Amino acid sequence: MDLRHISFRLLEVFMSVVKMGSISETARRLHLTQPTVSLQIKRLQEAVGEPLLLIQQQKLHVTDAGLELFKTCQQVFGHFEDYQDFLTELNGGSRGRCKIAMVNTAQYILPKLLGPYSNLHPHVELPLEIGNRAEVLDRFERGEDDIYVFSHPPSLEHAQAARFLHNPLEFIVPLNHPLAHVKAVKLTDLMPYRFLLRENGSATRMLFESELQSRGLVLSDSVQMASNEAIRVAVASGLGIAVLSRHVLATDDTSFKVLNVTDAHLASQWYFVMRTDRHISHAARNFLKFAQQHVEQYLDTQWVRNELHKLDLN
Amino acid sequence: MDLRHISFRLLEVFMSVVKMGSISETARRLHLTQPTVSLQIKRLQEAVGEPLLLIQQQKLHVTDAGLELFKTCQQVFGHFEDYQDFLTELNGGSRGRCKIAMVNTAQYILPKLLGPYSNLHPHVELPLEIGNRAEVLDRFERGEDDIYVFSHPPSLEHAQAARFLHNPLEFIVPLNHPLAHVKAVKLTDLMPYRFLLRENGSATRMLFESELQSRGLVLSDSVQMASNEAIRVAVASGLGIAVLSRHVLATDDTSFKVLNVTDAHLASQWYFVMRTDRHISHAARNFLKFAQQHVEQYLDTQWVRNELHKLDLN
DNA sequence: GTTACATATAGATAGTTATCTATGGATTGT
DNA sequence: ACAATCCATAGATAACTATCTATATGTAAC
Repeated sequence: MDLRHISFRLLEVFMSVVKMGSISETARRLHLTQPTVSLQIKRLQEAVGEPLLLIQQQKLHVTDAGLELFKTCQQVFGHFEDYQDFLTELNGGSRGRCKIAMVNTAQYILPKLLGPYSNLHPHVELPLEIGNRAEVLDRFERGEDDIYVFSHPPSLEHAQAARFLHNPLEFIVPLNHPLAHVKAVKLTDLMPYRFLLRENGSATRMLFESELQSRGLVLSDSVQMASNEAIRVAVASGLGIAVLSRHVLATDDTSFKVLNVTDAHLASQWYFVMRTDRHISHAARNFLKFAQQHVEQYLDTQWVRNELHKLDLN
Repeated sequence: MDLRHISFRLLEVFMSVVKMGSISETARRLHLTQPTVSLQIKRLQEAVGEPLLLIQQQKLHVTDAGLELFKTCQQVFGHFEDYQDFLTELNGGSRGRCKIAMVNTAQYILPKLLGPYSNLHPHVELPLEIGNRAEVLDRFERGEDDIYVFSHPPSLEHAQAARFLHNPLEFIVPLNHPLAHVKAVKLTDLMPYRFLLRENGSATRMLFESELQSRGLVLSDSVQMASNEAIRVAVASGLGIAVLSRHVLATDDTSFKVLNVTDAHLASQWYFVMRTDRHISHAARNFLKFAQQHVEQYLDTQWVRNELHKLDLN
């Protein structure tokens, strides 16, 4: 491998190609022409002395050497980003960036931590990615962000995770629902009604369905909806009933009724997850330290499960 | 900081200057002239947008920004050294992947080579694909694997092949079969009986049928079965007779009888095949070199036909 | 078989970089 | 003050790089 013939630009282009999985697509994104990108890759391969990408059936396939180089690049650019942060800090003001990817439901609680943190460090950029579990998992696999928020952490082979919040699920029904004024109901009582559910793979739905299955219950009718808001509004307007994270429900929202289901106490946990094989920005570590010290202060103490000390933040 | 105007060479020179504490000294060490080094440093400082070195009283003083950059460089070069190590292992064939696709029958003999090889190189991944001839041929056409094992190699326009093992076929009958205790039989004697055959396109069946056709013989009855095991078991339980690769038969298996057919010595050869128009992993080349040197050692010498030297493995 | 899309190759050009030689201006020690 | 060092600047050049346009080639899909 001849480093002298490798420029950062070359690596940047290479990384983009790996991420996009396409030379043409990369060309478009970087405002280059396709031959330019092809040539860059070719040159990089020559400099490395090893094939990095194979083209088969019009699909790019990243070789082992290519994948390893990609990881190396992530680390290297990470270090330069840190250095950049150092420089801006040197010029006054703590800065940096902390990229967080979270699953949909987390967007209701994470801001309670992000807000105070952002006030404390106004120059830290906090780009947030919000997606369903599959999307976030995908980003996690590629190591695109500094921190991930999951309720069911993925394989921890190259990552560490720590719990910080209990996530109880509640059953809600329209105000005029037959069960709305029943003091105590059982899970089976709910089965005859139409359930509004998130898409398959959402953590809430997974949890609910595994509970049903383990108890041999089957829903008589269910409708899939794309977001928690949609479900909340739909329940309020009488379209059906639903199970939602308590954190999604404003405590003073009276447009629906929360049931007291005595024989089902569903709950998951929120985890902060960070990769151990990727460079984590200084700002991100800093945010996690902040979280470790202040979760009790900014989140409802009743639900806090602060295990963030488990994370190695150095 | 503008990474695009920073090259690894620039950083290398910078690191040397910091280590030496002198521009002139660095110039001498790197076989450059002093102005060259001065200029490099100047350029780097411009790209970083921050002074890195101060000259005071004829002494170089490294600024904070400079020191931090130095640390960053150490990390970055460290990552590339790691990557270099990875590449070295990859090239030495002691790491990497060797994808092999083989036809069904080969699964009885190839492991005898793969086992010892895998012990020798535990970091090499060995994903195996086992399928019938059509499936393996399909993979071959698409170039999905590094090595293919065939008994009748396909068109060699974009591939090279070399024999390594003789594959004799045997006729087997149930223990209670009329022919079971006949000392010597002829092929025509077998025609009245029901034959259990692999699916159309299997190498064994192809070989057998072409032999029949060339001698104008026709089977009176045949049944198609999906696997060699199924056929073996079916023969043992008296369902019919069959022709199978000797390598499929355990020598100590007494649940059937092997016939002595005096006028038919059917045999095919096992070939390693590799495409010439596709990148073949170092690990794969390495495996073939290993095979070339050790087939006699790990396979029954009686059947070895080692022509692997024909392969161009560089 | 035609169209659409992806990648590869060739040839051209403007711009950048690495490097040199020659020279000038500091600082230090004698 | 002078020599010895050290670093900075200027000017020159060959080599290399990034990028383009135009075109060819190879799959996939209709």
